[in-house]
Amino acid sequence: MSEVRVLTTGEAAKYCGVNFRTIIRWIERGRLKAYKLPGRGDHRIREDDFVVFLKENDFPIPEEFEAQSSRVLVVEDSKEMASAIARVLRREGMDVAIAHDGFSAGAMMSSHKPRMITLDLKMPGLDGFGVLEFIRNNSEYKSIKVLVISAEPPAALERALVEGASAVMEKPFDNIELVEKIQELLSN
Amino acid sequence: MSEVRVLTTGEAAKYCGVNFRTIIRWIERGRLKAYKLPGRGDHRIREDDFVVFLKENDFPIPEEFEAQSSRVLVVEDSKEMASAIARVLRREGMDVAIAHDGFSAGAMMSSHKPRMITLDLKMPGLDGFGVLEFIRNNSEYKSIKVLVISAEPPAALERALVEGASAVMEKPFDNIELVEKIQELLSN
DNA sequence: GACAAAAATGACATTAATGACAATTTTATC
DNA sequence: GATAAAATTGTCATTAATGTCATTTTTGTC
Repeated sequence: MSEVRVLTTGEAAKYCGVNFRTIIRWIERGRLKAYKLPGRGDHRIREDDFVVFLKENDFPIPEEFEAQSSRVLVVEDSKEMASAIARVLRREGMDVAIAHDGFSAGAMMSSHKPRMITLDLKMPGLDGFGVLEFIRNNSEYKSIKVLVISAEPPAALERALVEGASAVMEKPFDNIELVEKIQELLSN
Repeated sequence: MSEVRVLTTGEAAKYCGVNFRTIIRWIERGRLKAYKLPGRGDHRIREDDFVVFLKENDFPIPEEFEAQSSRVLVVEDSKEMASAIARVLRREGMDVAIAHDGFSAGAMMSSHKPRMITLDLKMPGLDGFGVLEFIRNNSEYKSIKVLVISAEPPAALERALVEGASAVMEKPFDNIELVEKIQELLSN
């Protein structure tokens, strides 16, 4: 399921610091690409098109649009495991950052701006489900893919999927499997 | 979604006590950062950029922008304690956010952009000393004041001071004492 | 299905840009 | 210190974009 992020006129207006009426006029004049819903004719702006528009007009790009598709954040308590995952991902050309605790993981969400994170469900002092909840309820982050990697029993992995994980993987895992999952998640 | 507050030239002119024509000239000369709308070429000035400009030129900072510099993040496991602290701080006119776990605390460091944080040293799964280390080693955050609030023995508080806390306070604490410490930390 | 939140709409009021020029302030020179 | 030159800022009228308002309808959410 490829989810395309779109904006309403109201949202675009906030980002641009103008009235939504103005956004509509820009759309009508063809300066900003958008499409219409059949009902009332609501406008929807694809995130891609919006960013293009922002760049064309030298607008500041909001942080949440800056995420690069190759950026990954590895949230993992064990240094060995983290390095192992990072090695595989880097070999695939990804820009990898590692967080060994909840606080730095949270801080890196904005400093590294990952498009995807791999999440160890059970880190000492970090509730993986809490992280999932936080990400899914935060509009700035909710489009981030989350790959849960865990040694927990299957039931926990099931629950992770229900609570917002994009994919899950059991530990120990196969490197090839890891690469496949990553590729799949980032391709849509 | 990040709410981007922006000013028009007219608004900026009022704050600076000059004609809007002058604001435009400052923008044209590159003294004041701004971007242009595609329509009439209206200028929009991001609030952040405007405050930077005001500070650079020793303009008095209007109150509504001061709020920006009185943001506090309360990192505290117990909801009751967090609410109590937040209540006191809000009464002092601060803009308070609360984080109950390490991950959201880290995430809020960038979304709330606090000038100060109050930190519970011993939260389940959050190593307060680790947080101090992270903040002090991160150029983006190192100017943030950290008030450690803890029920730990004095030795731990001493250590917190050594490791970068701006001030410490024992639990239970006195509201008046809290206000005093906060005022002191924010005044320099 | 019901309710709240948000978008479209048209008419109208505000406000910003612009260029030219006047007034004021700063800087340089003697 | 006085004076001229240069730079900055304010004023004005015009044009066009943007904001506002109240209302209607759709969409999102539970």
